[in-house]
Amino acid sequence: MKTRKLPSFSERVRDVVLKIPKGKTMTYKEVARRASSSGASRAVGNIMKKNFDRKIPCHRVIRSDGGMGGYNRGGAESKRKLLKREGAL
DNA sequence: ATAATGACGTGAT
DNA sequence: AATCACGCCATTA
Repeated sequence: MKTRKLPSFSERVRDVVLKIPKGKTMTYKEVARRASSSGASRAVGNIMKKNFDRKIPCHRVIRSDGGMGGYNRGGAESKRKLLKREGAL
């Protein structure tokens, strides 16, 4: 049989974020939940921090309190603008 | 295996 | 409303 490697947390997170539709946003908490690791909101942030893949709309992921969190690609400011531009705000 | 890290969350000041 | 301290979790050194 083929020993298949299970998707790691980061893989699942990337996948989830990748599916966030334009004009919408998801909290770190929600993403963690959808990534089958409820409560790992913090870890999610850590992954995003290291993720430099432009294919992944990591700017659609925001904090539960409405904050922007961070953005390794222009800072929270740019992130907010981006969301606004997409009509998510 | 253990400790440190950090784009978080919540409840208490 | 703004800050703080503590808890949580996967990753990385």
